[in-house]
Amino acid sequence: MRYNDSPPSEGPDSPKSLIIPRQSLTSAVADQLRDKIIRSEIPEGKQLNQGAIAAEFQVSRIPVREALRQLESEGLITIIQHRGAVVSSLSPDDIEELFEIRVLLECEVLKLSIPGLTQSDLARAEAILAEYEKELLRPEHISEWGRLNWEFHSALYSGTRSPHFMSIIRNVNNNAVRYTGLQLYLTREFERAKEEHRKLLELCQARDVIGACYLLQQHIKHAGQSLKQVLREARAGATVSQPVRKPASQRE
Amino acid sequence: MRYNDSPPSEGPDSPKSLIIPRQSLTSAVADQLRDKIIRSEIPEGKQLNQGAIAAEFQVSRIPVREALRQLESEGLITIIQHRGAVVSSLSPDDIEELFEIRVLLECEVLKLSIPGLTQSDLARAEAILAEYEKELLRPEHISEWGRLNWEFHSALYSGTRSPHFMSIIRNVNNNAVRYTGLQLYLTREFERAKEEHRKLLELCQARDVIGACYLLQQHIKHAGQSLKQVLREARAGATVSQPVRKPASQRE
DNA sequence: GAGTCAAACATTGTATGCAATATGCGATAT
DNA sequence: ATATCGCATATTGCATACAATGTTTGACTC
Repeated sequence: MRYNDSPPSEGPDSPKSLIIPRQSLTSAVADQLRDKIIRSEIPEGKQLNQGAIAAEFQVSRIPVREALRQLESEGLITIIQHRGAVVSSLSPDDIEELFEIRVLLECEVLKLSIPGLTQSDLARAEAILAEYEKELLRPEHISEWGRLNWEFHSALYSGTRSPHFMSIIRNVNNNAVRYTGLQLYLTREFERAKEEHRKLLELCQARDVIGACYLLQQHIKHAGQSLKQVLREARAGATVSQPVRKPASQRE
Repeated sequence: MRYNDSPPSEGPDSPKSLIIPRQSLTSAVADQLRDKIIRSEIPEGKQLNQGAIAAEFQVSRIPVREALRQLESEGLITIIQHRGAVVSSLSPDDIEELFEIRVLLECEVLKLSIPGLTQSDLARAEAILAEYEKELLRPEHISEWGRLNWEFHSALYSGTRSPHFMSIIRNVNNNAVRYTGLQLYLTREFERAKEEHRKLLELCQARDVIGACYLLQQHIKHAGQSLKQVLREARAGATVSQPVRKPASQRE
């Protein structure tokens, strides 16, 4: 099979140049995999087989390999010579560090952002928050919690034009979101999360930079500490994650 | 030719397992290219031809392409579909933003690091500083200035074990070092740079966290501001960079 | 001479094939 | 039974080949 042999169905006189896929297979594969990892559809520790991924997306292994390199740079997976790639799993210490970085970066960006937030930015944040609160009622949608949490936070940062800042923050969050949903799931602190987010939004609407930054700091710090604690317990209990060692025959 | 057909010459009874190259071609190529970009051996804006790079390193284009993806994730190059990769060039605004990020991250890490700095860490920092001061006398070694500056800074951060923090800081610096040498070169602020570094080292030796962090903040801020200014002038003057448009025949 | 078009050329994107390495498993020895 | 060796298998690493796209050049028109 040659690529591009089934372009998205296209009428005889539709403007061809606008429809042809503008994304390389590499980018498409990277985006798909990243999304799956972030949503925990592919769990931490999971081995990523190039051939299997290639087959799944109906491409050769070349774009898959390039995508894996990219994800490795982003910290989402680890590649070992001749052994393949594994979805990174973060230790409690890693979590703590990532959340400290979040505090530092996101408080600064929020400070820069608030004066520049438009009404439409705030409205969007509110809409996301509403959806977030709705989804919190559905434990089966846990994989959405992390994403919506990030969407809300990043909406509050849209008042600034700091592409490098945002790029770093996005990447740190990509490495952390898998765990934010987990934290809520394990601690059941739904009310606290909702309240903090609501209050944060209100402070932004009131353009209270000091107050908003302080709350954001507390909010992220608490999530980090709580998550660290919960993770330690969960892994010590060895309830779900970290089965000591599966016999080879049962490994995926 | 098959790869690995000329392993580094190896005596009959040398410990083989320690000598066999443990790095993939992709990583090797990425490291080489990154180094060349950081040292401005490959200048900003330069087009990177996959075939030429492959030929230079005597490998196929596959590992080159994977290396380029990685460098793109790191922000050092930009890849455009079907047009290839170009070494990123930073606008004055980009520079300003990167240096603000540096202030934020590096001051925090320095704070965490100082209590943990060992005598050997400090000695190493001092040695690097000595070399740095020596190299400053040789304008033909300008490409080393940025590297030594970073080596010095990072030596002061070795008291902390924050891998994620350091990884981000290293990456931000990788994107900025090309310009720090330039700043010195254009402003001739050699004495100021030397003095600030000396003083910074002394404050670290004295474990003066507050003082050191404050100086570091001023130090990075000044470099950023000065660089932004100098870059604006240089590019407005169009003396060296930004030739409006080379005729096709002269492009490399 | 300036502009347009198409064909030659250059470069990038992807698939396929083979080499290198790692893993699993059974046979043999202890 | 346990450990070790060696072969079969699976998987990764890389090179080569070809397809798709972008760029240049030069003939042709006006």
